[in-house]
Amino acid sequence: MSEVHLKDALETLKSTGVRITPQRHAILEFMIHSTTHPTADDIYRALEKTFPNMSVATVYNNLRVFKSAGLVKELTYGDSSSRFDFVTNDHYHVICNDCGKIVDFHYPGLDEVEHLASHVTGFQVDYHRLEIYGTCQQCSTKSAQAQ
Amino acid sequence: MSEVHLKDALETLKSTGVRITPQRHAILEFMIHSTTHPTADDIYRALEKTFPNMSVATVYNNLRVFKSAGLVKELTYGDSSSRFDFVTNDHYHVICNDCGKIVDFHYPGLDEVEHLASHVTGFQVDYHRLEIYGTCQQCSTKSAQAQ
DNA sequence: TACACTAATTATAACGATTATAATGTAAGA
DNA sequence: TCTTACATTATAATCGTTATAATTAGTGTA
Repeated sequence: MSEVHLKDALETLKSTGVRITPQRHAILEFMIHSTTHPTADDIYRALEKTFPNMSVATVYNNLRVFKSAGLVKELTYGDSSSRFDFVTNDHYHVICNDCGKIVDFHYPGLDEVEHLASHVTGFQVDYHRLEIYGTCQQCSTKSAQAQ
Repeated sequence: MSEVHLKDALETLKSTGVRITPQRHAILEFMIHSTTHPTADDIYRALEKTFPNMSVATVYNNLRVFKSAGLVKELTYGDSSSRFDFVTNDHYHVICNDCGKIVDFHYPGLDEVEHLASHVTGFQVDYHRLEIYGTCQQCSTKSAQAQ
């Protein structure tokens, strides 16, 4: 399955005239296999064994390339750095306020909200973004034990 | 109405043992009357006529104080700096991808989503966040004229 | 395969938002 | 009024991200 994603992603890039470099290949591969939602620095550090000379700028540059190709989404939460998410099918995120863990959560699209928003505000609505915040099981039990 | 908000806010602060300084008063007042969703720098620049010696740090410090008192919400979108929103009643935001304008949008709370998320992920869910993105009327007509 | 052209990478500096620090000022109760 | 703790100020530091310029390396073509 993730092999398919990688192939598809490479196809998409090729078709938009973007060169497939080893770094790009590795970044994509890492993001697809990653179950977390890594920051640019996470990616950089994960790949510095394989690419000792790779620059952070390369990571940022390519994340931007992937974003504009629609392969990757940028997630900006309260914390200092952005997180990046390989786009598979649409899903939302549930985020732990204690440890920052992000869990994917599937839910039928909220088309109704978009329609109403468009109607009320006069905007031409393109998409929406929804996140759910709380405490994950580990952190819940941990804080319960601490008492 | 906004007078009531200000009074309530000051009450809330007092009750948590936070001193009411002229700077805090002014920041709160500005945020309540502001229809936009200002950045820390917006606030700083708006008040530098009245408080020529005020430091940016004061703005940030107090926004943090207000946040922890539940008076203010921090909004982090893709762009570089956070925006701050005086909390009145719950609403969502519709954001223009062209000019960055933010319009408030009321919609009955999506309790169902929270419940489902809690059930599926095992999280103890506290709240959620929803934003709708698109193009506002002005920007739509502007780009239509440009063609 | 070799060449040439252009894009990608690297190293580094710059930038900008936010936070930390230390010194000074000030509100409020004894 | 005096004292104490909290706020503010000015400034430096931090950190994520972006810009720049030089070097390197894909890719289409001969």
